[in-house]
Amino acid sequence: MSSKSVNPLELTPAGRLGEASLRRVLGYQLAQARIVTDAIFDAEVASPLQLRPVEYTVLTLIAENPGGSPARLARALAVTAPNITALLDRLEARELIERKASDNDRRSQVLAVTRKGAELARKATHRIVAAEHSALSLTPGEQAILTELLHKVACARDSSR
Amino acid sequence: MSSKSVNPLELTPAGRLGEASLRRVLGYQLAQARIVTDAIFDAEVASPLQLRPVEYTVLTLIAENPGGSPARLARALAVTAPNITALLDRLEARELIERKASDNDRRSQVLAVTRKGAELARKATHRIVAAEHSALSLTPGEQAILTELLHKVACARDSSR
DNA sequence: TATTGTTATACTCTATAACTATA
DNA sequence: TATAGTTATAGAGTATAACAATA
Repeated sequence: MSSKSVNPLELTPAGRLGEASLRRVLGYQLAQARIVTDAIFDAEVASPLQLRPVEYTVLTLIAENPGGSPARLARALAVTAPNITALLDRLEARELIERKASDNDRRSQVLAVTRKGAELARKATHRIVAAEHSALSLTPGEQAILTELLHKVACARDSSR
Repeated sequence: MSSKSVNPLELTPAGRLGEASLRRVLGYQLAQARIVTDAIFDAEVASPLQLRPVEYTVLTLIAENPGGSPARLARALAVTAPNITALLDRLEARELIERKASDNDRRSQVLAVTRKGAELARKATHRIVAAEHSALSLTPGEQAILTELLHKVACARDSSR
């Protein structure tokens, strides 16, 4: 209907709206990309495995870092401590993780996944990776570059502290 | 303290946790990157200009697409219609946008920014782009590649509908 | 029947404040 | 004093359901 000719590279993926200035805003680009990955996560993990995004991330980080503490998780994810507590409560109630008292520091907790938790994390990762691969149609090279650039962005957090 | 040698490329930017399997999950990489862009947005726009992320995006999309409707905004942002209504209420109350009845379709509304709204959107974009540029230290080439790859990811939304 | 926009409502996510125990 | 973890609470973000007006 619109008679105005617009560069098709500057339209929103849905709704066909011009977004020229927003294309220069990385935060916006990330939000648009996450619409897609959120949908994938929801279809592949959230509903079938009953794991929410943060729960999946926390479970996987614990699986890869046995002996870690809630405080370190909070820093890694930029989430406040009270949220971590509630999150761990849920995972522990489902017997996906275990909290032990630390030997060195009696304030601190030592986290580990149960066998059930490790299995669930592995299954979830497998499903997400497979689904992202088939839905996104990025070449392995593009995937690698994207991961590297996003990590570089994420690391800007260090210098601003 | 840790005696185990870990590939430093596979650690979370903060908290120093191993994240090898999560590195393969694009949704996680996006979330980590957004911690940084969210902080930039908060410092540069949210507090000083009193504009929340979605408000900024909506305002800018309206500025670039005069004559658009709330329904198209909802599709572009994957946000439900009731949220768009509340969002537009706030922006209209601050006299940043105007809602007019459509001539063709009397159910529909025609959106446009006010002069004040256009100015605010321009100022916000300028501040974000400048801050992202200085904080992220990506080369122009990296910026371009990142934008292109994220857009490609965002466009996967089309094919899954 | 389907779509546009609205109201009312509820749920999730995440934050702050205040507290206890330990370092 | 500072840190680890908890509890209670509040706010922002976004969803569904039900509705009115129009196509």
